[in-house]
Amino acid sequence: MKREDPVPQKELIHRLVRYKNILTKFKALGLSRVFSDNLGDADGISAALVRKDLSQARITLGNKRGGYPVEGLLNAIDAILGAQLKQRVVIVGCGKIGTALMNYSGFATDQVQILAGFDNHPERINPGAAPVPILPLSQLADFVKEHDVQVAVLAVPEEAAADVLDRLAAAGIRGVLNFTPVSFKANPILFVQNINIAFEMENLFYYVRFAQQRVAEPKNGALPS
Amino acid sequence: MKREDPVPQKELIHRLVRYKNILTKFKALGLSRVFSDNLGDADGISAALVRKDLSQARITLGNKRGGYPVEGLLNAIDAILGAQLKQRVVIVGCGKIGTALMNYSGFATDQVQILAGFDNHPERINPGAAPVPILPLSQLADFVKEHDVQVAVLAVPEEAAADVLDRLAAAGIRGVLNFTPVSFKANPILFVQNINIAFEMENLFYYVRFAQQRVAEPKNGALPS
DNA sequence: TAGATTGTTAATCGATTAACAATC
DNA sequence: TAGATTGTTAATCGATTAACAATC
Repeated sequence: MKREDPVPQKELIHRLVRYKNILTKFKALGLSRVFSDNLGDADGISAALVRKDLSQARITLGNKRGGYPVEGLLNAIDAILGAQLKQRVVIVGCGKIGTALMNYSGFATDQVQILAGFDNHPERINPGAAPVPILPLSQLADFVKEHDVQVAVLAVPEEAAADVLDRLAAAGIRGVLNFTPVSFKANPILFVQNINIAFEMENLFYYVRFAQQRVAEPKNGALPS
Repeated sequence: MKREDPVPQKELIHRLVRYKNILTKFKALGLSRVFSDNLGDADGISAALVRKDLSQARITLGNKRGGYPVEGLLNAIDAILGAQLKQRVVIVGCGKIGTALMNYSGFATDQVQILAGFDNHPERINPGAAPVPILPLSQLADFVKEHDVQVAVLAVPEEAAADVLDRLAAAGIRGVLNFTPVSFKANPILFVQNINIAFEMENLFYYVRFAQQRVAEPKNGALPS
């Protein structure tokens, strides 16, 4: 009955990734040492939590007077997260969202490499397309195995989502960025990160509405009756 | 020092929205009554939490034997969240992501209405474009006021993000769906929902990598040393 | 009635924060 | 040295779950 928590310390890993990003910026700025205070401020959390996280991650590079070495911290975090090689990704479903992601410059292109798109619509298939060929879904499993792809973007229509997710898992994919409206649970074999844009939009409307109600009737504490 | 929690009971509101979506499906299936058990199963949480949430929201429609009326629950949740009229949205930044969202069919078009896009690139401006005109950023404030727009999608390049967010707030926007790589904090005046696709992708890589480490070295408990 | 389910109170759990001894 | 900052332990906080009396 207890809610599944597929990967332990999820928030800790998230924060380590953020620390890494912050430290990279500090390093680019020429800083060589930081205090837990600086990291906490940069991330909007308390210095105590930063120290606690580092301690839990078995990173004890701090000097009781001089803080932490930026470079050393980066290396230590990399060692835990796993230094990242170029990441190979396939995009499954080449409609509006899939195509936009295919051309999205926000993926630092030196880190993320989109190898191919897959789709079932014959008119979308284009194996010669550059830089990203679009192949029929039937070739997915072979392609994934041949190129040792571990991560996929799922951007198919709602009704196909569950089927295609099964195929991804069967093909050996380990992580999925899921843009379909269907939420899937992660499990130890296949990690799923759900990004439900329509749902976020819906939530946003409710927040705006809700905030206005609260302003209109500012008895604090519980929900408006 | 404490992390800002701009809107109280954030998770509760999220779950109420999910309950609403689940109940809508139940209703479409012809169900007239549900138990907390059914709702919990459908959402992957415990029945106790469902009852607690309803109780906290001051919704006490349950019958000790026959569960809750689907219709009544939907109405009660709508009353709290605020029944939704057609929502007017503008999209600021009409690059890859912005354009994709402009044409995204995932927004139930009868609920969400994208009124206009805004951009600074002269070659993108097209006030006659259908169904969504693309206007210069200089017209944003007037447009927002004239059409009483409360929600905006932010999809400008990273370096423009902070400036444009300020302009949105100044124009009277109350909620922002932020697709830029810069995370902004929500505040009581402007609620921000950050959707950082590149960051989610990065996290995904780390999870996959991390999960593999755990399989390779399955001493449970702490992080690999 | 007997059985099942709610609404609520108390217990548990986990995550964050505060505090502080150790020490650079 | 005196002052400042870490690493860690204890306290706090909030959210979830368990339990159960009320009762349909």
